[in-house]
Amino acid sequence: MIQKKQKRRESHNQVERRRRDQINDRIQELARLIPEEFMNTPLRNSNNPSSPLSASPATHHAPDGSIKPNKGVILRKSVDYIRTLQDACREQQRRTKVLEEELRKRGVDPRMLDADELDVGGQSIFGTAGFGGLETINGEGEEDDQWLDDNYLGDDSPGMMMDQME
Amino acid sequence: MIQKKQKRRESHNQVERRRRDQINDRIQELARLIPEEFMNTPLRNSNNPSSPLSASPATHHAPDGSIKPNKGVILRKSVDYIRTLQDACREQQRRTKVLEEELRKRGVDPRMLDADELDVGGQSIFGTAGFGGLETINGEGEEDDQWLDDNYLGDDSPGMMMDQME
DNA sequence: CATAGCACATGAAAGG
DNA sequence: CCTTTCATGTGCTATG
Repeated sequence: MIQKKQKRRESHNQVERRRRDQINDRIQELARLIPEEFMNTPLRNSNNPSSPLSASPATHHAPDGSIKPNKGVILRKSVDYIRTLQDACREQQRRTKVLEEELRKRGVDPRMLDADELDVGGQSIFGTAGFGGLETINGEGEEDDQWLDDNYLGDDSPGMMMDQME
Repeated sequence: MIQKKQKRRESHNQVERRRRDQINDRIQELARLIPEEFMNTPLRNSNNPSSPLSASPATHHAPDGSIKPNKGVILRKSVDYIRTLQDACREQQRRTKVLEEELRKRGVDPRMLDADELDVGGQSIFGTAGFGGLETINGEGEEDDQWLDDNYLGDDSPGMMMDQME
């Protein structure tokens, strides 16, 4: 029965389609997540010196009038945005430490001014320590120091170069 | 001349391939950007109650032994990660304000403790105000207040629903 | 064997 | 016209 084969094909096609839709939906979601100011900004070009792609090579626009960035742009922007957020968090955190230290110098325990709540998604995301509150100072309190680097901020260190093979 | 058509096809194929590679490279970059702890974490499932996709339906592994998340996962994680970073930044920023206020109450001008530098990518990303340093306190200093919400954190507000049509 | 993920080639649509 | 982006279908490969 060659009809069996046919069915299989259709099934597969369907599955494929769903997979694609999933992916596309996520990309679209990323686009929604990125602030417009960021989207329409030349892009900070972190480590790639050869980027002829500056601002809007893809100034496409949707029927409703809004601009419609293509997948490549969305992805590029996503990468950039994450880097920016990571840097921002790092910096903010650094500054927080400075301020806390200053307060401590003046006899104030910064823990009194802890976050009420954040609801970063239920419990803490990384085990239990370290983030949403900063309130759970770990036992001896030594390395809550760089929760960001340890928990959120990926290592930009050289090393693995994952290729798209499998 | 049907040969013309042939050439066109090949050219087209080439172009397509480059496009795909670009996209895939970016996805891979996103993967690299996301901390492992985050990658191997069930995912916080922000607004989607019907997610049968929990942890690792895609426990694929690369030749070198490391786990190799598929595109869907990477993208999902990226979305989640951005949300988390945004929340973290917001929260950090809130706390910073509290600390600054506390210091101010004690007669310390927090501007003295400003960031040295951040190099968030050359100049500031959004015009000139507001971020990388926080150092350029705007004239009267009034609304550097929520740089995050205004500059980085996308509005989750209802409204535009971009479809993948063009 | 069934399922899932991926790369590729191809035709269609949009825009210069 | 030529270029770019996109969705689709299809076969290959790995994993259960």
